[in-house]
Amino acid sequence: MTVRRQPDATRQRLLEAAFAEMHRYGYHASSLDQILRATEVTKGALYHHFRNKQALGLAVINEVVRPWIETRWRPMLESERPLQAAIDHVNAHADTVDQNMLELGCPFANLVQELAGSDAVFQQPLFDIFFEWKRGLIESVRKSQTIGEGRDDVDPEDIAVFVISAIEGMWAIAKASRCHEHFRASHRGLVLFLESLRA
Amino acid sequence: MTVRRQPDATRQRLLEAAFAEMHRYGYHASSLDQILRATEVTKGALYHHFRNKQALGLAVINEVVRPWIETRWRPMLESERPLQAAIDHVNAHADTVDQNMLELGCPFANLVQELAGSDAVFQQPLFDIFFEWKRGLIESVRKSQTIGEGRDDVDPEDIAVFVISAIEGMWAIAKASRCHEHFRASHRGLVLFLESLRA
DNA sequence: CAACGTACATACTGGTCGGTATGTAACGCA
DNA sequence: TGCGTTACATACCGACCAGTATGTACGTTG
Repeated sequence: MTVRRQPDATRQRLLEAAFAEMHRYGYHASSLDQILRATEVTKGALYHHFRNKQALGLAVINEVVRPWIETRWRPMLESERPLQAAIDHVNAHADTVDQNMLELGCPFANLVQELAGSDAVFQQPLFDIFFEWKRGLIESVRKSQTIGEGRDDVDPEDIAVFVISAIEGMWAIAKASRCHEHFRASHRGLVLFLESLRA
Repeated sequence: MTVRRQPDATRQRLLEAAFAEMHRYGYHASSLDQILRATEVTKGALYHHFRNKQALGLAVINEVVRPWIETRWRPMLESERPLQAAIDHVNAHADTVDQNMLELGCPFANLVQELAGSDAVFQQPLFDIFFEWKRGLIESVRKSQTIGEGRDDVDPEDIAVFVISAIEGMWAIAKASRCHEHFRASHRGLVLFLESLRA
């Protein structure tokens, strides 16, 4: 029995399995035993890497969910014409999401719904993710206004917050209807809104 | 001990307590024992009125959540000028929601996030609520187009689905940030969108 | 090669969960 | 006034939960 010990890999496997479990069932309904079964890791190993279930949940939020969200708005901010980039991105986005993802919903939105209202420990990291996202969008809107791409009679913060609302809502509606067409319909609605922001 | 038996009142108390519990903690995290403690009803009484936890959850969805949602879109449909009614309603809406409600989030959205993806039994009733809502909004948009109030170069279904998305998203964002100002900001964004629909 | 900390593994605990079996008192109806 | 059904009440169950106590083997370091 020369089984290698790979602490980093073990931790990563736990993180990914925990993310999958939390994405599907939510935080509270996720079972550590089930995660251990899925990863073929033992309870001793899990509690070696994470102090408790809460710590595991926090690690999932900070190390998996946060980067996942950031990759979605970062490209827009870095574009030369943010508004056009946003429209293009939204136009393309609906088709990059598969049925499975659609039924599970947005990982961030799921966790917010479940945890932001009740569990104090999770509020801050979830709020941080939202706040970074908002900041990225505000900057994007400002930039598009500065270069004369977007109309400047609107408040960038209102736009940013509303766009995030719409995106999170799109996920929710897709989940409720389990139907890609509704997902696409709301994407078209969002594009309609973004078009109305052109200068 | 001449304790009266009031089956309807008991059932109603259980329903309302279950709704409150599910609104705050979600379905899975709701504890029947906690509901019994809150209502001072015994387990025998609960299981007399409801076959199991699932049946209680379904009753909450159909008899509490569904009417709650319907009261929100019904007035719009019945208005003479639906688009203007919608704008007025959204303008006023943000201030009619108190801090507590804001932190708990939209009961419908919460349940969708938790149950629509995983639990087959809850999918249909939740979808029905969404579908009725959508139908109400589509009719409203069509009406506003017919009377020349709204532009008619947009698809009523796209608008309806997007508006629902935006509303559900607004709740989610308010919950994430626990901040009324974000709630109001996204309301202003939604009004901006609705204004762009004027003929 | 010895020793020590890291990285696991196993077995178990107390508590809570939804659900059930069984009993009983209030009520409508004869 | 008796009888059956409705509306509860109480006690208990097995399953599962997060968490812990304890043990052990790997692997780096001196």
